[in-house]
Amino acid sequence: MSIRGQSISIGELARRAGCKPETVRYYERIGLLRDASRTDGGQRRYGDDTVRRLSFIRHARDFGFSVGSVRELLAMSDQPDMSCQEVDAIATHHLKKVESRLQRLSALREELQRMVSQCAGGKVESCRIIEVISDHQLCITENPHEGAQDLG
Amino acid sequence: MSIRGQSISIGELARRAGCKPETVRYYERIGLLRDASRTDGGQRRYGDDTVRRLSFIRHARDFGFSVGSVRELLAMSDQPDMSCQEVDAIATHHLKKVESRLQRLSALREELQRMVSQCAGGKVESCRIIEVISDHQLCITENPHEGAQDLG
DNA sequence: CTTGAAGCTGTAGTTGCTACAAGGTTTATA
DNA sequence: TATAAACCTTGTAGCAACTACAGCTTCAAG
Repeated sequence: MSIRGQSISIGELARRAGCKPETVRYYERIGLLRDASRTDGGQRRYGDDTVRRLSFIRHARDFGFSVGSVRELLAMSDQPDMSCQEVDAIATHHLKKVESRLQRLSALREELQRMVSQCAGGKVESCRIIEVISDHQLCITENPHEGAQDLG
Repeated sequence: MSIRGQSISIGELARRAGCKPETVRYYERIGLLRDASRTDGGQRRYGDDTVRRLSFIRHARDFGFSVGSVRELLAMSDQPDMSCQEVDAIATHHLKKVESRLQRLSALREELQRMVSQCAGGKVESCRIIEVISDHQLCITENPHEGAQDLG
């Protein structure tokens, strides 16, 4: 019962866009993807337009845009006549965030490098790593407790 | 009813370690902090040892160590006679992760910078930002879809 | 027509907190 | 000593952005 151009299953769609079927259903649930058309048996079927849309979403997410931002970007790209000022604003804002995170992360790297290089491999008692974590005085970094930013 | 050395309230403890009372209770619940002693009325009271322990936890979290890693580090620092090989392994592993994230993030920055600088401020139709997100061919970055890493 | 892969819904888990609500305790002041 | 403000208590629900079931149904190939 495949209507022309609506013949892609959820698994195939996911594969083409580089994600999982669960993610597709999730995006549908939160409204990033419109409700799919269904087979008589109730399975979702998609066309190439959705492949493109989902790829856009995944790509934007890979760039680190939040789902909220992706939603805005999608809404804008749905209106080609609009000025792209807002698009620029979102991207610039995101760039700023990336830059500040980058700074913080490289300070962190230095600190960790220093810790690891100073660990003499002796007893925990005298371990520089534990010491540095214990005592902020021993840090290079200036900004304490500005909040962890899920670095994994 | 303050036993000497157990006179710090949860709010005061949180303040000294740079977090919130909710976080302290959360750490107790997940076992990073031992159950506190209580006043007759049932309120938690702490000593300086807990201030130090909590500061260690917060500091390690600021460094980006996961709660799981913090747990291991704490267990090790509780046994000063142990060799610090494992401490070193955890820190080194973490350093690796930070470094790879750093790489990815700076590629991302370049891409965003390029996007933003190429946006002519016209219509969405011809917006470079949307185009670059839409079409991976236009990317500098080599690694597509390697998974978003919550960059905010 | 059978079989096995893939799809369906709904719910719960993940990480590391944060934010209530509805009450109880402590402490400072009058 | 009374009272009020500030703090504390538990329990539960929420955040982001998925991920992972369980228990069932449908699809497609042979």
